[in-house]
Amino acid sequence: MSDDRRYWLVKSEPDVYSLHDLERDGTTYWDGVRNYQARNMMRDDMKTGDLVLYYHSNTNPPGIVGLAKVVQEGYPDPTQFDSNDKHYDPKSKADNPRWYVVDVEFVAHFDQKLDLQGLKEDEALDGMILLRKGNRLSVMPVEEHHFQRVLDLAGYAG
DNA sequence: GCCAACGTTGGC
DNA sequence: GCCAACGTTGGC
Repeated sequence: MSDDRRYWLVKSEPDVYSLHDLERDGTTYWDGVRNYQARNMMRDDMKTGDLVLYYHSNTNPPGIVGLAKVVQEGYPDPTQFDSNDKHYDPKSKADNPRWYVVDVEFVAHFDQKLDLQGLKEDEALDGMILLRKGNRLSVMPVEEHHFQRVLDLAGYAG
């Protein structure tokens, strides 16, 4: 039911995992998220087919660079159980995992990056979680009218 | 590299 | 269960 489709935004540092990396890989699991709010969304709310704005953080300028989509709903993040992994969590137990991932698939690059400054200046995007002061969520919901506005700004026709 | 924002941890 | 200390994020 398309009425149930939700929209999301994920942040990634391009030096760590860029949209080009996702394009190369096709799909990936969105690992390493260690924030409970973001975890809950991946575990409970992100559904197959949901569209995801792809944001590059810690780069100059930061901004939205393209689109991905959810292709596998929440399951335990394998990196939490791997003691050699940066994201290892010794407190997480296999029978009661603490952290979850979804699988995302590359959809498209936008023709140009929609930089953060420009997004802040667009009145149609007022209230977007991404633009709230102090926001540090790396996975967040996006309202449909904000999502559509971002596609319009990107000149993205699908 | 700085630092504001804010989530988590741990002593009490 | 409070809250200070600490760690991380991420814009600048």
